[in-house]
Amino acid sequence: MSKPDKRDEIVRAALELIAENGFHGAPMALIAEHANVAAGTIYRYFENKDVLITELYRDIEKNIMEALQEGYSLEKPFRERFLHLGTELLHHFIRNPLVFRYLEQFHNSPYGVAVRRDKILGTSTSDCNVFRELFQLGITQQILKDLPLVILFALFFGPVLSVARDHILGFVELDEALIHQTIEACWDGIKR
Amino acid sequence: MSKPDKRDEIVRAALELIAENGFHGAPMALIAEHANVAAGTIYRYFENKDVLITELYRDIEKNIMEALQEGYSLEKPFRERFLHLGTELLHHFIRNPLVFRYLEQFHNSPYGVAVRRDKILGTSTSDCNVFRELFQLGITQQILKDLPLVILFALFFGPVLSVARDHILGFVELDEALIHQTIEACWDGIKR
Amino acid sequence: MSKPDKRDEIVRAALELIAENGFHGAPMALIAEHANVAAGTIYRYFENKDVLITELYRDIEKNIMEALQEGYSLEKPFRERFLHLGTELLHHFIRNPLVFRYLEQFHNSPYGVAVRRDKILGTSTSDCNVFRELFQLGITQQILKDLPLVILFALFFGPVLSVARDHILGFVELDEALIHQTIEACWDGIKR
Amino acid sequence: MSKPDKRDEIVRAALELIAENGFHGAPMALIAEHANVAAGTIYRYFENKDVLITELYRDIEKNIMEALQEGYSLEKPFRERFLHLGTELLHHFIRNPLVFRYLEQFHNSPYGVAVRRDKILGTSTSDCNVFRELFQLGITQQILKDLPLVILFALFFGPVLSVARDHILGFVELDEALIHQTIEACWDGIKR
DNA sequence: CATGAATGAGTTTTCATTCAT
DNA sequence: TATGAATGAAAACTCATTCAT
Repeated sequence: MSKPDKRDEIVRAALELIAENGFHGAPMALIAEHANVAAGTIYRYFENKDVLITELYRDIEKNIMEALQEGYSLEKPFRERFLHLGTELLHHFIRNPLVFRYLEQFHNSPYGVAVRRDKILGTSTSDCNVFRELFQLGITQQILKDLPLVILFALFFGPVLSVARDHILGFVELDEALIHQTIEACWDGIKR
Repeated sequence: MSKPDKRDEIVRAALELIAENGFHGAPMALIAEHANVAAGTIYRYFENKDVLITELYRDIEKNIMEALQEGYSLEKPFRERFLHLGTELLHHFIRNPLVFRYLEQFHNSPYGVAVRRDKILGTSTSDCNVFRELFQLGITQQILKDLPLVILFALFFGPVLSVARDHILGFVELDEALIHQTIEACWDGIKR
Repeated sequence: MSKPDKRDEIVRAALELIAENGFHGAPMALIAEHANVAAGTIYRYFENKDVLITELYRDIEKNIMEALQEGYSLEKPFRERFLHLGTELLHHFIRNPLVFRYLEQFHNSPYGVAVRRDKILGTSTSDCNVFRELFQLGITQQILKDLPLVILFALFFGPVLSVARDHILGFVELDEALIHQTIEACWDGIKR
Repeated sequence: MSKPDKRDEIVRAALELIAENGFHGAPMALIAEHANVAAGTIYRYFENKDVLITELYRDIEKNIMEALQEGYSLEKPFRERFLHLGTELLHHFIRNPLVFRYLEQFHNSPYGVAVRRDKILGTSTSDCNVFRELFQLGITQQILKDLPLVILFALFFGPVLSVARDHILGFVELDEALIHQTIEACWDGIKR
């Protein structure tokens, strides 16, 4: 059990440092120190810094998608499904502020652009499928505005990420009511 | 006239390099080269790299605010004023992709957080006043949803920045119609 | 029989990697991998990398000397004995290019100097004795030029190693005729 | 005059350290220290370590060729020209032991092989032309043995480099007489 | 005996900043 | 004022060797 232990410690330390100080604020030596391992040890688990960063991203993404699946049912009406995804996403970010800030660092970086492209164009089999499927359905069924998927995504993710950031930075204190109102407002933005 | 000339060249070179390659991809020596000045010269105009970055940010912000003022009139009805600001902001980003990408780099960095705080809390006499005033008025007059300013901001800036990014990265081709529809959708999101 | 088995595998792997990539291109972990043993195992057979390198050298030298002995007879005339040693040495290098390249790596390194000293000064009981004895005899019997042993060695080994290298690197294709002519030319150089 | 000063110091330090300790025994930090400059300074003059190593090699080669040209005349008989080149080359190595040892390090390395190929195949316009021209002439005029150029080179350079090495390592003390005898012996080896 | 994860000193290279000219 | 050579701290990564299992 000591092997996954170290890998986990490294990942945790990397998440913490990168989330708080950005990629350049997280030198490998510091990550190692925070993980209580030697600098060289990191390279037993990750080929290089890029790989560490990318694998950490995938871990995070997987966790988010799992969180969103919970309680999500294709049986429920469209609007309810949308509200579920929105509130759960926001909840997840609020409960995991380090994860949120890590994602921001990641998306605003060379790594991020490629991933973003995949997600939007749907070329990857990646996670974002839940959203793409739902939004696509909404367009087809004329529940949502007849706009390019990218723009509907912007109208949803834009505000959600923005309020999450504001909450985490302490500019607003999101409670259940506010979360609900925010997601409802997003709904107003995208619904036909 | 040779002094401001150099300053301008430095700022221009910094904008270009930082927008395209991020802060890392813009070492002072390279900025100097692109500005056709010596490395040491930059330090006659800017105390250090941080100051250069911050001043460049202020320049950009000032330009944006000036662009928004044009054609903006307190006489026009509320909704029209909102649509004007939204479309003009989007236009500005589309016409100045380097500026937009610079802002993204800037906001996603230690510098960015402080500035954001000022803007949202309104502690600075900074630019965002046009928006704050308008949104505040909208709340008071019960035109906009009764939500914290921060959240209304998120519902507006979130989508606008998001579609601007997507356009600049080539994920969508924004024409006048799409721009209009996007801002209208934002309106749907914030209006009561 | 499993102990010597492993030792052999390690030595073989080291020969291969060092011959092809030099000492730098042969980290202990890689040698271990190629030998199908664990990294730590190497240290059961060799105190450290230097010892491994030196012992491998001795193995090689012993093999060469054995190859030279074959068909070598003190009965034969001097010139014939010389030609035999020369052609056999060249044959051996051509048939064992890895061995040759290893020797080159070895001689051009701190290890090499000490060994060379031993060989030339004859302080070690080492291999080169066949050559030293033969050449010494040639001087005494006034068959060879009256030059220091070192210089006669240079006139023989210099060309032989040089053509071997050129053949192995593909700069010339040595056939039996060329090999013979080369050794004859060496003979012309040293004979009185 | 301070610019070439530093470059020269760096080159001198590199020559010294590499000649004495090999490429890995000469870390950039140590070269910098021996040159009395900061580590970063080296990179103002040489893009990276490889470039430093290669440029140093070219400097050395140029010097050698200049030394060989001195007193060399196409008017003199073939044999005399050969003896001139041989003795001068040996003299040069004896007078510049660091240069000799540097060349040995260089030739026995990835860099070296490429250079060697050029020299032998004569694809480069490089220096070795004096030798190639002379030897080629000797073959044509039936003064030298009818052997591939590569092999004649081996019969000449092999012994010369070998005795130079032995002298520098202290295994033999070359005086004028010995130098002469050695080169004469080489002549015996290559002449028809 | 064998393993292979862990170590950490050591390597090359970058870059913001200074200062003599 | 302007220059740009020089600085040196800091970063990512490698690898011989050890030692608990």
